[in-house]
Amino acid sequence: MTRVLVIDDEPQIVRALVINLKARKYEVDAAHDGATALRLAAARHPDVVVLDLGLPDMDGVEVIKGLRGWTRVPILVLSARHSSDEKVEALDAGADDYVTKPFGMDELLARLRAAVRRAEPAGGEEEDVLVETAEFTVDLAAKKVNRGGRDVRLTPTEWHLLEVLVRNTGRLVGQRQLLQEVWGPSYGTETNYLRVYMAQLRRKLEADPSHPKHFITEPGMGYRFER
Amino acid sequence: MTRVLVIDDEPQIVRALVINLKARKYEVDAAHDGATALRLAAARHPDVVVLDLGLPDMDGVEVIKGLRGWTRVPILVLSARHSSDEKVEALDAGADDYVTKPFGMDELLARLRAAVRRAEPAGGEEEDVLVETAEFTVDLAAKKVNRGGRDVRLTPTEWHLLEVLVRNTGRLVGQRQLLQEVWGPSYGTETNYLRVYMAQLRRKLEADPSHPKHFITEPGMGYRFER
DNA sequence: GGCGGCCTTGACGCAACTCTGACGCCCCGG
DNA sequence: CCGGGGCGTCAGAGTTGCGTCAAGGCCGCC
Repeated sequence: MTRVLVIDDEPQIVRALVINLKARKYEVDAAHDGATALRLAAARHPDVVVLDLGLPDMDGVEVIKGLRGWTRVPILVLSARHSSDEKVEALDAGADDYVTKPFGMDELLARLRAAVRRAEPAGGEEEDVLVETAEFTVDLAAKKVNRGGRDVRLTPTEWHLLEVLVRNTGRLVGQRQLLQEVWGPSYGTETNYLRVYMAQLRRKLEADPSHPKHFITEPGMGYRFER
Repeated sequence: MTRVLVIDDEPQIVRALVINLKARKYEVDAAHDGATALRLAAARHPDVVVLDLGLPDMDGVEVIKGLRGWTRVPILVLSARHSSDEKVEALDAGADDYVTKPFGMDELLARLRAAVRRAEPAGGEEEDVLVETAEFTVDLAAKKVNRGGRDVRLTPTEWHLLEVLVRNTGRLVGQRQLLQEVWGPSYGTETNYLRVYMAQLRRKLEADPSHPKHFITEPGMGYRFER
């Protein structure tokens, strides 16, 4: 869940924000002065900060600098001042966005979403998914298989087949399903393909290919990958 | 140098932006319609995009989506519309910021700086900038390749290809992904480009180009850079 | 206007991969 | 005991993909 830190000294604004944010499943912390804000930020590590520049105890820009000293968390500034200088100062101090009051709640929430979105990790879906067995290691992200310290070369079909099986570790995958996922939807009965390529995989990955421990045949049904 | 792509069909606005940006040492490309914009973005790979929503040939939101299909480049939207719905739509389509016309040039530039700043690599200190192998060294920040004490000259395309591979060191990069990142989103099947340019890279960087140790071909799938 | 560098494109030989058929084995049921 | 279906193995044929070279076109620079 996304955590938001709201910093404002006007209770009605804080209330409006908190209600709207919670309704949209954000987790919300609130602070009414700069000192509390900096403490809360350090303690709670919010995913995004909404900061009103007009605080009782310190200048809003100082809060920005205080945060930027140690974090790149997105900061969305609220302010009653329309002056261009104020905006420039806040943005150059490290703010990510600047909204002038009165603001539309829809717009603020959209800007918040934008700020959170771009702070997300760069890789859309790449994470090093490692699957290990006693004999070998499969890296689904890098498309690599390592065995005894050496990379094993797999052909596209071999890799594809391995991937489907590994993604279903421990589960039985039917022959029809395997054929359709690897060779395409118009296949389904060519079980000889499976026999040939399973043999290749076993030869390349199993310690004893004729007595497989990981690539198990379920006669008449399909195959199963076990770690 | 930071490269900016300005997309607007009003000549006077484009002129004002171009003059101000160039005065501040930005490199500027300009497009006056959406189709040109998408083509230019693919060809020039700007560091930030300034986009006016009111274009003659297509909806601005479509331009945003077109860009977001393959790049996370910051997009700063300009618009004459103050409506909240428009802002929300643009931001949720993937825009990073939204400025209504008339706008203050100072503010726009500050927002531009903010957008560029947060797009910079996360690591405060330089880390992955230098990638070394036994034969050569790639400096991603300086865009330089050194081999045996001498700088190697690479053409723009060669460098781009190298950069994508090095940024994914150890990982397999699919041919479609390579083509789209280097040649633009409308490419995907021209694998002969890859063959030609991989050959160039190997000739310039590998000790034995016909038996590459670093630029590995994975037949039918893609290429992989190994240190 | 000529020149050089760079990008595109096509052709060709070769290696790798996929497909296919044949054969033998094992398990199970008749 | 015999027969059949499903599976594993092997090797050859056909196709695809890769590396290489060279020619042509485009653009910027001198």
